[in-house]
Amino acid sequence: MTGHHNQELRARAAAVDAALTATYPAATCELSYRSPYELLVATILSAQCTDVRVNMVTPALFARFPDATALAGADRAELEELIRSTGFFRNKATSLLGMAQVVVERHGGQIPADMDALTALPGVGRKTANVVLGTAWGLATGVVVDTHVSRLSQRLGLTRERNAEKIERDLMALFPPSSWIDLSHRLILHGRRVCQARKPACDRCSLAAICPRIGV
DNA sequence: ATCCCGAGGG
DNA sequence: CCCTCTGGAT
Repeated sequence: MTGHHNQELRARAAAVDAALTATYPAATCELSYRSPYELLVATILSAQCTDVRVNMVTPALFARFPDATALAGADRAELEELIRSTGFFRNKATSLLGMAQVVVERHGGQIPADMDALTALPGVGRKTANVVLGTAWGLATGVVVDTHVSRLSQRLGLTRERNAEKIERDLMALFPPSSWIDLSHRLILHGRRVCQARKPACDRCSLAAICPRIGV
């Protein structure tokens, strides 16, 4: 599978990486957190919710439940009320309680720093695990494929897949591991600021010259 | 009406 | 593969 098409894709990937790096030299996670525990909780809450909204509820949440041990013993109704405005609050409360209980039972109350242990936690999939491993520990285990990364990867012609794990495999094959963490943050930032789902601002997009405008 | 840093279940 | 879960913003 190293034909002409593959070379073209790699060249496209390198151009995307260069343009994003020039546009967002210091892109980083915009969820507020002070520890791996807080980042994991914030990331679980970020499903189908803006990070601005997540950052509105986490100060009170972390004050009330400062670590996994405290969260494991939380009253469900109180927890649901604290996170209600982030949406999917029943599912998220179930995930947070289950996650915290497993962290206490199997990891001594500390958030584990490896992919298998993280994805074994209730409510934690590859996207969330990649965020925590990459942002909290600088471990390049993969590319964070959320709604923005999915959309931009398709529009930029980096993948034709729809499934998040298949998209991640394509991106991992196209970009060097050393670029995965920053690339994730930059794609997400560009998706929020410029390449929005409904009305992409192609007129002020720094990637317009290399974008095939798939789906636009 | 559509989208937001998804995951679990059928 | 599909569906469901949810509130808030646009």
